[in-house]
Amino acid sequence: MVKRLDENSGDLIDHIGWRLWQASRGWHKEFVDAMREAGHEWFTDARATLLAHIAPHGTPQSRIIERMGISKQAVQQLIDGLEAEDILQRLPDPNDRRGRIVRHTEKGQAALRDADAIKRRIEVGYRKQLGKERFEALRNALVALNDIAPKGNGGKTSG
Amino acid sequence: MVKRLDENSGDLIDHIGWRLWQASRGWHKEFVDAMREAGHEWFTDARATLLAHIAPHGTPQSRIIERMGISKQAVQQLIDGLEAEDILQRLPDPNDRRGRIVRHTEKGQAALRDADAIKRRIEVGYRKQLGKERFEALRNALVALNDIAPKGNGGKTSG
DNA sequence: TCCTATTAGTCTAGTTACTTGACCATTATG
DNA sequence: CATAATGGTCAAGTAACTAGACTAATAGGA
Repeated sequence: MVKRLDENSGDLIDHIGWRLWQASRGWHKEFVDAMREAGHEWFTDARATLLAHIAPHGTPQSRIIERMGISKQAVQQLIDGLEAEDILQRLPDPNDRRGRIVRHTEKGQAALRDADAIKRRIEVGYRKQLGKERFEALRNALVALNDIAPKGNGGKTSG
Repeated sequence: MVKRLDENSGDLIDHIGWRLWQASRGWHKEFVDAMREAGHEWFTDARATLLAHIAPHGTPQSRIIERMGISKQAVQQLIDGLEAEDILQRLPDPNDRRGRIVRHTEKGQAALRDADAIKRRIEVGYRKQLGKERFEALRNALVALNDIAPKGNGGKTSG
């Protein structure tokens, strides 16, 4: 099934990492493009990823960091940006005076609804392209990988 | 099979895009880390991707651009960097005076050998984690996606 | 042959998506 | 109450892109 390329390149590129990269980029491009067409000009790749980690009633910043597997500073900057765009707001955590609860604003919630619809639409497209079984196999394998994979660093700093 | 998260977040994040992103990041992190440990300090994510597109006897720059699905400027900059590190060299294309053939230097070829070994090692690990069938299903689905997916822009400029 | 469009590549400038290090405030532990 | 761990911020830097404007060579006609 490996596509032979026309020239002298052989199957150098046919490794799983390349395929994953392409697939990830493709998905995000489709998603972001659709969101922008729907009027959410502020929408970008990383913001999409972050937004998916915020629950309807808000989520502590620390949890978002934990789950995304990137540095806390990266997460902070993303939230800063989305706060400036009036998509997210940071509220004090009643249980921990250090903490902040991150929550959608109204504008953010509207975007969230569109995002959900678009995500579903893309998934339907994928399902159609791959067939139900292959799609489920894909998801299944990815879930298995994610569950085992070494967690991202987390930006451990000084101290 | 969807993992319920402990708190109030539900399964917001369990969409295919997120899974793809995680998997892609995980793979690349593993790859780059291994290469650096093997003494290739100059190794990075995007460079890894690019390097995989260069055939043993060289590949025209234009083909690399075509295949990677990112802008020609991005590819150029990556090659610039690798040229400065003495990993790649640009030779004139005998068939087209506009063109350039991109080829590994000796140092580049040594790196390539290590890279191939590491890629195989990672793949073996994945195969072990997922089981043979699930791994093949994953690859299969990704190939199907990549073959259909809309090609990346290509940095069409003025004109 | 010239005329035009296309292709290959470069230079410049900007953005996005991260990372690291240093630091402060709060909470948790012995 | 000292100390460590956790939650967050500020500042600076790097990696991986994108877009626009431009030049040189080629390709396809009229």
